[in-house]
Amino acid sequence: MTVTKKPSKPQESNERAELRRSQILDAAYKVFSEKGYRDTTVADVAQVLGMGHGTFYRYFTNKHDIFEQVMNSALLRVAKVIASEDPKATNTLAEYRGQVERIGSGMLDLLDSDPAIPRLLFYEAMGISPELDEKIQRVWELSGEVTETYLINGKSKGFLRADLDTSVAALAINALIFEGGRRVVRSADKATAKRRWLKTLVEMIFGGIGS
Amino acid sequence: MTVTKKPSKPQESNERAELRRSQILDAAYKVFSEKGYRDTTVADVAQVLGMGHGTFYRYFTNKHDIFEQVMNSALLRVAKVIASEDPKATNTLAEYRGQVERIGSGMLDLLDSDPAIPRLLFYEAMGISPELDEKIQRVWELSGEVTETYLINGKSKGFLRADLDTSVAALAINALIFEGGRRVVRSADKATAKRRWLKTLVEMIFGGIGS
Amino acid sequence: MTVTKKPSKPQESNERAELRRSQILDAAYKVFSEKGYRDTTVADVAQVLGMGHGTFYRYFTNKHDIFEQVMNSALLRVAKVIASEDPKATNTLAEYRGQVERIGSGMLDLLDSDPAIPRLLFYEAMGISPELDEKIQRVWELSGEVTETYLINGKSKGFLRADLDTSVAALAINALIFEGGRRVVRSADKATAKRRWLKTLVEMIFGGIGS
Amino acid sequence: MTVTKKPSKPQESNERAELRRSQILDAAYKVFSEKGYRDTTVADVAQVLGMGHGTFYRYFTNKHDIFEQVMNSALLRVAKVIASEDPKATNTLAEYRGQVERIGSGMLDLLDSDPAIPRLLFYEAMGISPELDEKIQRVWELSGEVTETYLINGKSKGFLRADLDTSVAALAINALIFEGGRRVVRSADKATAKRRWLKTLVEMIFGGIGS
DNA sequence: TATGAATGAGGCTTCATTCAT
DNA sequence: AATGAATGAAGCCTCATTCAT
Repeated sequence: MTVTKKPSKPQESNERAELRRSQILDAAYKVFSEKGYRDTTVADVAQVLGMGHGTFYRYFTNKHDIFEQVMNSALLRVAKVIASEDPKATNTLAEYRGQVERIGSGMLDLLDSDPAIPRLLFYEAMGISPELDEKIQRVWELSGEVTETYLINGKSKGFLRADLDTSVAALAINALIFEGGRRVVRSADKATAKRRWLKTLVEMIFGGIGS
Repeated sequence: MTVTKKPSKPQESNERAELRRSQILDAAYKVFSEKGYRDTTVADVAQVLGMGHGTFYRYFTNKHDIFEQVMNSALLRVAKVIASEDPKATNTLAEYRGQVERIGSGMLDLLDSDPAIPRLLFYEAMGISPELDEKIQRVWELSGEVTETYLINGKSKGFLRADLDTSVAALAINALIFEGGRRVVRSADKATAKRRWLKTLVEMIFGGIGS
Repeated sequence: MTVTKKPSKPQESNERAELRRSQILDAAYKVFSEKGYRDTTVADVAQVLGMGHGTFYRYFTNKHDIFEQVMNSALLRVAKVIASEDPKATNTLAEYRGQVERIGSGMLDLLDSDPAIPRLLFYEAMGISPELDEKIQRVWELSGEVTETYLINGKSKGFLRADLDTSVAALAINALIFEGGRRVVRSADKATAKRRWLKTLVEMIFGGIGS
Repeated sequence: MTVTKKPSKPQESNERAELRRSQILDAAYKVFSEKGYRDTTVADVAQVLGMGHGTFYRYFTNKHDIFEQVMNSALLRVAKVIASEDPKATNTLAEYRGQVERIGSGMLDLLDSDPAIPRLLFYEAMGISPELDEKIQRVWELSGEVTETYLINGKSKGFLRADLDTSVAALAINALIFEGGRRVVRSADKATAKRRWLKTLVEMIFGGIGS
């Protein structure tokens, strides 16, 4: 029996599959962000792509599997911004202030382009599964440690207060940046909101609110 | 032994009912905090009290009803701390610093005694129902406005920077306090964590991190 | 130990109990009529009397028990009307016509004072339990047989058609009377409706609609 | 053997779905008729078809939805019989008598093939939902009006009594026909029962029972 | 490889009945 | 005798997952 079936090119097939997989991931990211894990149905995600919902299971093991991958991609984006500067490159307060401005700006831009990240990373992910909880937790800790590297560098070079509680201050700074992100996301005039938050944030970190 | 008069039937009944109701509310608060709204089943709450799940419905209309009441009680506690000081009573930076210390301390204590509040109020409540969303939103706005009152008072009396962006700064301060609460809650040595966060928080707000 | 408890008078107690029982029966009759068997809850019936719903079970075995008794009382009232005349007392068509008018009038009055009877007896009762189904069925058959007695009497005395299918005609006559009842019940002006139905009904039975 | 071209996928799918839908509708019709709305569970209907109860919800929104459709189909069948003759086509009593015989015969056949219709339409449907109540009510009124059209025609042409109360008589005639249907349905020998009822019914309407 | 029909576990809610007070 | 708090069986509905086509 002669088979006239077009021979599959594995290369091409893999590319196609990878593309599809990526499309599903994007759609899931979107839907999870809007409705949360529990309220998102596999059919919801499939419908965004006009795809049969059975097809979903050809690319992902189950709902939890794709959520974990969605979380991974969100975490990666945050990590990239935080790691975008060299913690040891600064020698003066002004230089560090510049760094904070750039990191803050980058983070605000990220959260603006991905308004779902706060919800997704801060709370949505928690309680889905112990593994996921722990992973998120680890990223936040890491994130704090990276910021702390900047502060330790500043302390050692003398342009930050010698009695600065670097680990706590690092978390506080991160919190300010994330809160800024959350607020900018929800604001009507995002450009203005971003400018105001960045200014206030930097002023507070570097000079406090006193006159 | 002092004999207290046996209370009359209906009185006693009401007290019993109120007690039961309160027990269910507490149990629900606990379970909602740990598992979130969607993951919490009415049976879960009932099981905590070792009671049949049908009993639940003698005290609350439905799952949404009790969640709303749980939220109300959480919101009330937060509001009490925020409103515990007089925004116009301060005339110097030092006095205001004292106020922030007391409010921060009160909030940290509250979040310590009620570790669930951040999760409950920040994200868990959202998306359950439009009414609830709006209520939470209103409380956050109000909360920001109260803090802003302190800042406006400081500006008008000259002990805060004239160019301070009061509305943004108010939200930033609130965010710092809440982040402190979240972190203190999770720390092993809460007393130390509280002291460190309070110090860092006040230093940052009033002096920045520079040397 | 001297017991000062008032000695119960069994007589009086029984009377009280019987009164209560009768009150519950009336309330149940009302509620069953309005909402049907499935939609009526024991608590509904108790509430009508401002009585604790647990008390219900002191007077009736269960919900089915009281429904059966409600049905019995309804059936009894119908039977009384049907049996209110003497089937053999008539010797002329005119006399029988008078009987039908009186029975019809009595039934219309009954259904007017008890608008629930049609619903209760015709359909509500069916499907609750096989025993009940059968009982209702038996009553309808009996009811037809009683009416048939009148017709047989008429046939034997020659004032009704010799070829009259008495058993079918009896059921048809009963159906007309009941339909009249149902319609009178729902009409706005019951007196007029009763008069019109009675007239039409008798005319049809005794003369047809032709000119 | 004639080979029929294999239908295209979506076509076939639609047919299959429509078939399934229709099967469920039939099963529901049957179960609703036997047990009534409240006593019928979705699982009951599913079990008749040996299918999982979840499958039901792929074809109908909910239990009320399918009941409404069941009612619609029943109402449609009744309406067809009633509208099967031309009310104005008759000029003599004999002709009208022929019409009544045909309509009565058609209705008896319908109720024989669909023994559930009386229960379904007269009582079962009422009290489920206000919309349904109103729909049923409207059909009965309409049904009476159609029958009345025949009577008015007869009066105007002089072959029916001038003092005939057409609206009441119309309802009475309908009631007779329906009662006949109910009885024929339950009889052992349906052919005979049908003949006897039809004869008695027509005799009564057109001549009364007198000799 | 893609599809979507089918499934049933699981969650919410009601209510008849029991029983301690 | 009266009460009503407590219970859990049972019904409606959703949706993650499977599988035949």
